[in-house]
Amino acid sequence: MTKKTTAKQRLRAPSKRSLASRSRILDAAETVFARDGFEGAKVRDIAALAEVPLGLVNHHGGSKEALFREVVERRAEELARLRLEALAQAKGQGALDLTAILGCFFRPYLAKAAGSDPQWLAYARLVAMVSADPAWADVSTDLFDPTAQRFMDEICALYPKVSRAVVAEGFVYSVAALLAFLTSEWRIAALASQSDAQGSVEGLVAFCAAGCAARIAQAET
Amino acid sequence: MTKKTTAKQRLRAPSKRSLASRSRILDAAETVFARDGFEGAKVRDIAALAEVPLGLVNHHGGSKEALFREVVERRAEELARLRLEALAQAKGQGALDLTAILGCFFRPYLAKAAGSDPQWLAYARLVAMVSADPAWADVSTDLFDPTAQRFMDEICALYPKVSRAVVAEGFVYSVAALLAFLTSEWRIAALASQSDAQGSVEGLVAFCAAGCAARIAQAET
DNA sequence: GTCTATATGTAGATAGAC
DNA sequence: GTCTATCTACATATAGAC
Repeated sequence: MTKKTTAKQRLRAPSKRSLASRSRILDAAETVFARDGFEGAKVRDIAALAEVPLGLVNHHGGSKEALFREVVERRAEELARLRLEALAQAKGQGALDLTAILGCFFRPYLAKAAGSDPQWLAYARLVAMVSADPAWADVSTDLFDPTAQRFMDEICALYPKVSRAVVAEGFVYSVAALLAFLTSEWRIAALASQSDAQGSVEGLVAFCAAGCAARIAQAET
Repeated sequence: MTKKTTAKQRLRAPSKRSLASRSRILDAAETVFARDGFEGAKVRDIAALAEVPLGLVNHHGGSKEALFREVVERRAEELARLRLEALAQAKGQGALDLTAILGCFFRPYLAKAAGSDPQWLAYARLVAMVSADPAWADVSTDLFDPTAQRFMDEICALYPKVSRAVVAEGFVYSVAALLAFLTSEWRIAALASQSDAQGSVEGLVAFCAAGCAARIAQAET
């Protein structure tokens, strides 16, 4: 041995081909997990979609659960950063009201989902799964709660007299509406009896801001 | 043969023991499906919880999918009836506003979930699963949409100038909040940093009514 | 109706050649 | 890193005795 290495240190950088495989596996996993759920997804389907042999999925992603966590983590950091940047920028331009705060939370996600990368829409379903299932509570705690707490701080500062529980209630309802917006277009269209029905960002923000305001006003009396 | 029978007619009434087994199987299926999801649930776990042999589950419930549908259907009819009754009764007492309409939709469910039968809480998770997953769209269409349409009719009558799509949007967000209320108490508590945090029915209704009103007002301008 | 034993398929994971 | 072949486990569903 010419060189000492610690256990976890990589001996050399991954090759270009390796990185491409890895990226394709993560993209495929995201799509399949979003479509079929964690239990319903099959590692074989992920391998087929990524066009890599079955063995490579485990080689790169580890166990199915580790792969799922990796997929969720991948975009969570970028999302949190975009949200906090939007908040910081809005604060620099003057005092914030409820609509502005929720807008900073919603818009970065919606911009990504509506933008060029269609994988962000699949990701919305993953977030909905994680948020709804107590089995993934640790993922929520690690990846999503810190940002949520930061936004709730802003709302609490606006309404110093209401308890944090009331703000949390409104915030959870708002996130539920956001996820419904992203994942339930088919349902809105079915109920509206027309195929072109689609919610608007402004409509979503209006709904949530007014809802939160009403819930807070109720608590203040 | 002393008597002609059609193919689907039962030759004799099920025994008491059979009915008890069947009921225990449906209850157990409801609990396990709610806890683990459709794919994650194992027929073996359902049999174990119901304390019946594995074979009986298929005997009574048919395939796993048929069992799931049966479990969802079981309470859907009662729920729809309670909701429509509440609406009819409220209409008898004078003109309805948005808060009253949503109240008639929410309260029957919440009363059941908060009442004596703890299975209704598990059922809420099933409804959330069905509502969120396009794979179960036919179940939504058959069991839930007719009632939803009826309530949307009332809202549309209140605001004749707004499109049905806008009402559908607000309604879907409201149902998302209702399901969050029923299934995400753990999440609200986590964000509020206190264990006793729990939403109130009045808070939920206030949130949704104000949200819908704001969304509709936005569309009217 | 009830229960045991089993048929059949398929899942996740890995060993080992290249 | 890549890929094939396979191991092991466990899933659903059913056949058939009682």
